[in-house]
Amino acid sequence: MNSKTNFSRVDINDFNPVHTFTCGQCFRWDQDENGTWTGIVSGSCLRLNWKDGACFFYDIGEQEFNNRWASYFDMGTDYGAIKEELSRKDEHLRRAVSFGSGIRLLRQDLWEVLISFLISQNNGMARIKQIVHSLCLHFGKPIPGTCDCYTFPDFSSLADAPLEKLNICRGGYRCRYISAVAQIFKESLSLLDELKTLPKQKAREVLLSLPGIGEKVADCILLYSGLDRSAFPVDRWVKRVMEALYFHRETDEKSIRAFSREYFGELAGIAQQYLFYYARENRIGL
DNA sequence: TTGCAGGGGTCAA
DNA sequence: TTGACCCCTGCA
Repeated sequence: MNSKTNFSRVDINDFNPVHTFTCGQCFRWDQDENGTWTGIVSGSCLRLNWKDGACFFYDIGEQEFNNRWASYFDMGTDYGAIKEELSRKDEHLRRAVSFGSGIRLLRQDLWEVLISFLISQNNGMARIKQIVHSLCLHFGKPIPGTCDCYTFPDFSSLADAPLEKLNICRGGYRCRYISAVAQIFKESLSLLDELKTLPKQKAREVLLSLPGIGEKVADCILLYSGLDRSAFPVDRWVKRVMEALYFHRETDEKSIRAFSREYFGELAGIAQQYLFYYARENRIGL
């Protein structure tokens, strides 16, 4: 293990770790009492501090960041321009964008996102994080050089686990879905890569054919893995905020999704994230 | 302390 | 369209 600690400043525009890591898109980033953020990403443990708008990574140089982590932080996307464009749409969105101005949509591992959002159904953030953590602890592999960091379990580890053992993560009925989905991916090893190359609509159909994955979870998987940034997941919070700000009446999820894809266009998914964070933090629509 | 409602939904009837 | 599903948290 490398005992020395190096800090490297990395400039990430339009980024605030509080906004990005707590806006509900990821479940494996935590802040300790000193303000340091630790995240487990693609089998590595990342640590960073954020002070006065500057980002300092532990043990990662700028070059390594550019080579290995730039894609994860979606560095190829100009969030400044996106925020400007969305803010011009209407006053509601301008407020939401301003409120969550440090949100960047991470490009996360497809398998991890798939299982994590399968777990998210009918669940709250705190419990989702708990279940994901437990799943990694019991079925992932320890990451060398760290005390208690574990990889996200691969599909074989989850497929091979008896259901009663899987239940150790306290996922309830979702464990049946995890097991069934893991077995499907274990039996069809190329399916995960195929999903990445299929047209967006087709990828969505494949996801919807999997047990435990409905419209909302499928859209989350597409959006947060980076496969489709125009996906617009409609959960309870998004339904509430859209009804309160745009429809002014009760509206079904399908209509909200159709309106949003039309109104926000290719930026629908990013708009959704600003709106979701804005709604949840300010309890809009309750 | 206890009971109940609701939670970033999905599925089967 | 509706209720069951696991289990946990927040609240009265």
